[in-house]
Amino acid sequence: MYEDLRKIQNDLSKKVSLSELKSEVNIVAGIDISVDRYTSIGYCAIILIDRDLKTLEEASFVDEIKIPYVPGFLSFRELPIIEKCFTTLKSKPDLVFIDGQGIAHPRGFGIASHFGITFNIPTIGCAKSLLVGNYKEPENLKGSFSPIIYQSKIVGAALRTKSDTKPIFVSPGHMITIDQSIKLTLSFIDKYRIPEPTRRADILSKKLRRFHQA
DNA sequence: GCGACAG
DNA sequence: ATCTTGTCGC
Repeated sequence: MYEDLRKIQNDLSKKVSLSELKSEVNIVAGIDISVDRYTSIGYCAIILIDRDLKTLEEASFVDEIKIPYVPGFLSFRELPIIEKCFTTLKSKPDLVFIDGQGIAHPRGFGIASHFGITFNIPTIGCAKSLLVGNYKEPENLKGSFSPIIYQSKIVGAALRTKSDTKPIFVSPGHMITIDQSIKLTLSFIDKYRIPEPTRRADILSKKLRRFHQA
């Protein structure tokens, strides 16, 4: 099944160019989840923002997380709650940032790719750490990046989004190239290491969890 | 067998 | 991912 989806994704990713995409990106989504380690209750948050980083809409969904985290199989754990949360949105985004990998994955199909295929939307995977591959440390300058190499292929980039800070790991999810992924990720960086869409989703998901615990 | 390992 | 104290820096 992975192979089928991967083929579809590869075909579709070639149909999008940067100039095309730029003009189409008006609403961007960020998705993140936090989980209560004792109750296994997951809190999914989705934030919609515009190009000026203004928040347009927020959505959330609470559900039990039944599947354990296994490296390489994050989708099985997190995609169900994400799907449920995503369908509650009033507006649909033109681009989605996901906490995790896109094609920088053992089977070239991380959660960002999986989500993109599911909803037929361009996605970018922005992970805080590496799953597979190797990279050389990028220059200590905001905007610097170096390729992530996996099985002799470039599958993404270690991107310095802030100086004196560890890079993040950007890889295409769906209908987007590596080059576009890097540029678009940088365009949604504010003052922090993590791009605003997923950063705000992260804050909201943790807020929800704390609220439910209290 | 050993180490590595998104969240 | 989550827990968790102090600490450094804007």
